Amino acid sequence: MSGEQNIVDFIASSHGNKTHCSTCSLSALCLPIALDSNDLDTLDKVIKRGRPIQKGELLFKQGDTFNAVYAIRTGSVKTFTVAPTGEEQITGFNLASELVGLSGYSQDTYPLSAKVLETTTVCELPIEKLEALCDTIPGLRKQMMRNMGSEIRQDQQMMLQLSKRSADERLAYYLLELSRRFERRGFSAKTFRLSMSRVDISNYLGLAVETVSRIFTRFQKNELISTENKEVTLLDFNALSELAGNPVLSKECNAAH
Amino acid sequence: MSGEQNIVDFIASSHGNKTHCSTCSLSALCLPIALDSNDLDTLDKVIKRGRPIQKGELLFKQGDTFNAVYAIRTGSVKTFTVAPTGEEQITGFNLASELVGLSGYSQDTYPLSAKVLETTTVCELPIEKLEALCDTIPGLRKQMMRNMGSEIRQDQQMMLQLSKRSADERLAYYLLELSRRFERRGFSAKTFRLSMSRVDISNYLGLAVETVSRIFTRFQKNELISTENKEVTLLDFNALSELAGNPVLSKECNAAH
DNA sequence: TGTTTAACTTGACATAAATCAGTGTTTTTA
DNA sequence: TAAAAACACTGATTTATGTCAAGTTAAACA
Repeated sequence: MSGEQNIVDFIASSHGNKTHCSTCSLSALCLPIALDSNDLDTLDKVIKRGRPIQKGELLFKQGDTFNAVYAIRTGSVKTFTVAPTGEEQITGFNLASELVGLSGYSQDTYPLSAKVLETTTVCELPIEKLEALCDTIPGLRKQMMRNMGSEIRQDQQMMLQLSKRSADERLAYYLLELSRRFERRGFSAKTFRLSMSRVDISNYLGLAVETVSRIFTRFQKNELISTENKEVTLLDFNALSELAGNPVLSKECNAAH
Repeated sequence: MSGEQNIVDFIASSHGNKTHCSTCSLSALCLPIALDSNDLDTLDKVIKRGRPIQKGELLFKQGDTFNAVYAIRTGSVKTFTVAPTGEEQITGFNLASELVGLSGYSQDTYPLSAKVLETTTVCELPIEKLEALCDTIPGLRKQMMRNMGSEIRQDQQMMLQLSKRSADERLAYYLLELSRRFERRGFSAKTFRLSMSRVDISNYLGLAVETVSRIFTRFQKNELISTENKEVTLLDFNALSELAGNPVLSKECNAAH
């Protein structure tokens, strides 16, 4: 209980009361560009910072006019599309420092909705102003395109998972992917909290909830992970990596013959 | 035989011997921006036009340094990622007027390979020069981002297909999607040639070839389509649309009660 | 133009994961 | 803090699609 420092506390503590881009510890992640302090000030003026958003609230809704991109400061978000038939497909989860809503660029409306999974704070970047800035600060444009490129790459990785991998492999991939992202943000790669429900995970991975639940149980039995409610600890990275399709290079695999 | 005018002939005929952006009938599609003729000339100078690329050749390979984006003038391309385990996943097919390679923006290397499905001609847009232009021509930057946004949206649609739809539904979706894209280019929405093999289709849709083959046969038996080798004709758009998850609105569905 | 090779189709069978049905456990909220 | 609601787990059964094994047709090539 005492050693428990969650994401929200940690990041919040690195912001002063008056948050600015120049003092924000996330700037290095969400827009890691070599902006000088002038540019940072310009960017700063454009950002709207709102009060915390409560679990279950929407950042934007599929079909809304595209008017902003959001940088997550603390918390997490799920994005999902709703088909005309009503089925929902979760297209991704976003953690602190990530950008949400970039796919709005395709048209004038968001092609998906974004719902907050826990109390979350965001920086709202109105596109009109962001657009203008992109034409002023060349590094910003490139960084935005990098972000979009990454999203394309990620989605395409997911296509591979969904079409080629077994249920076990998908869950292993999912856990490792989250681990990697937490680590990059300075949190434990080993133990983290899943802010999304099993239903969300199963939806994202294209599986039935029951399947996901069974695999969680089996992974624990085989000592690949341990869980305590939403808290997961990865116990056997090698086994998980191998499952996830990243062959662990053992001695035998090295030489050419 | 006489009325047979294929894509290549048609588009080629709209280009003079000396191809320029300003005379290219595709400019309206691949970069539909309100560029004035000065801007078009500037863009024109940046484009490298190569000799036709033969079936099976690569435009670029996963891991190659990202140095250009390609606009397809005639022909078609498949893009695919190779997992560390060796599995291939086709992430998309690209037809004339579409842009290939945008996901290279995520890093400094392409995260996927692009292979030509038939004799194909492309415009090569070296990124360094394109970058510079983006900072000069504001509309160009926006158009590029629109293109990337569309790719994200498309990939996310595909995630829904792969994780929620049955084999039948996926193939129906696939055929209608192609039909839509051909139509937008001024070709028949009803009859078109599949430049990709059944193996490619099955890989893309996350199915076994045998399954795809069986569904082609069944769709023909049920008179949804007819085929003659690679040539497909869509006979029953309504039935296909319904299968693909776009409910055909019949009279009953209209009023609120 | 014939011959080889690759692409496609079909049938029989196996299986991973979905569905159905029910129990237990957290979280929410009244 | 009790009741309700949402979420998580487990077992039995079904099913859609994959795999294996031929056979057929169409393309490539020499």
